[in-house]
Amino acid sequence: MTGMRIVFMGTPEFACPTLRTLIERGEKVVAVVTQPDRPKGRGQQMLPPPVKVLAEEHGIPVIQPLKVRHPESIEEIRALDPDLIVVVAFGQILPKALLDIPKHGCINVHASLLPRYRGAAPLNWCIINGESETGVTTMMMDVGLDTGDMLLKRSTPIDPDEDTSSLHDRLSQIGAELLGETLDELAAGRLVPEKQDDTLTCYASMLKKEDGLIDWSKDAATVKNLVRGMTPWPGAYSYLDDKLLKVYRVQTASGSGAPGEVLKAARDGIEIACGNGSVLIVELQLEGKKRLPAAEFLAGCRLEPGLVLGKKG
RNA sequence: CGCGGGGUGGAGCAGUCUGGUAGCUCGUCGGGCUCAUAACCCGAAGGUCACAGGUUCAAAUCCUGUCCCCGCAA
Repeated sequence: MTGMRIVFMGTPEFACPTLRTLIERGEKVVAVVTQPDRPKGRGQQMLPPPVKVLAEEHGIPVIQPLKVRHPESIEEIRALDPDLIVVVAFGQILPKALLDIPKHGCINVHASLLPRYRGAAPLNWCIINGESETGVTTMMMDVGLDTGDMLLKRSTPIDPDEDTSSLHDRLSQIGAELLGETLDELAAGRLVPEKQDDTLTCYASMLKKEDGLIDWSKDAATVKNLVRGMTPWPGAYSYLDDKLLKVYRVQTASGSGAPGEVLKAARDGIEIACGNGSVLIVELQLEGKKRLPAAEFLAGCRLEPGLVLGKKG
């Protein structure tokens, strides 16, 4: 424990392990800033962000500014007199006026090996691009988007078969541990900020729904990476007749045919031809139905070889 | 009242519009074939068709109400 007054800013599940670490270390978390409750799910019920729930469980005051850049929000945070602000997947850009408040600055936990994959969706894009390794970086925030000086870094291999779900869990855990180390180093005065090499950077933009549309003319490995990177959210998809068909898990195979053509529909999977090679769908979901293994899917929905996926109308 | 789909033997579905012996692909169990098998053949078990009320000679099916589930959506 460092004894510093810390304000934590974060929103989704990804940020929770880090907040939990701060709490378990006995840090003085004087407030948690998170996004406002938003209507979510079926019925559009207002639901609190995971970070808010965790904070309240520990009796930490929660602030939910609509726009953190508004002067009144900034003043509210200034009034807390923080020594340090820790930011993990908060979801809003912090203005300079806010970054300047804490004497030790703002430390961000980012889910990539900077300077690669700056931006909103590094996990997804790493997998989509077929990277074999990624990691977490802590950095001193500046006004740019993930451009601050790097502090500590830890890498982890990406299994060729894993999807975003397991990587998310792993990185959020690593992030929590790495922040702990970063605080220790900070307290010991051993941190050596390192500039990012801007020539090596690339951006991981926020995922759009359309990013998940499968282009069957791409090669099998590319299709597989897209499926892994888009799972479980927002999902890779194609079309069966006019219905949305989500694809959750595939293996590459070596069949050939017209892109999108069903080559085989058996209990071990539905084989679809790609531009180069083929892909065996082992888990999928038709619009309005639930996610099913291929065998169960086929029990209730006949799929004849020769049918072509991805054609609307 | 955000939009939509659905509750039918263990799983996934059809049947509902046009009421009239409950069906399909699997799974399970028994038997057969086979060097062998998740393959093939024969046979069997297993369902108050979510619940309640109503209409009818007759309701999975039509009407009303209730409960539950799921997808989209973030």
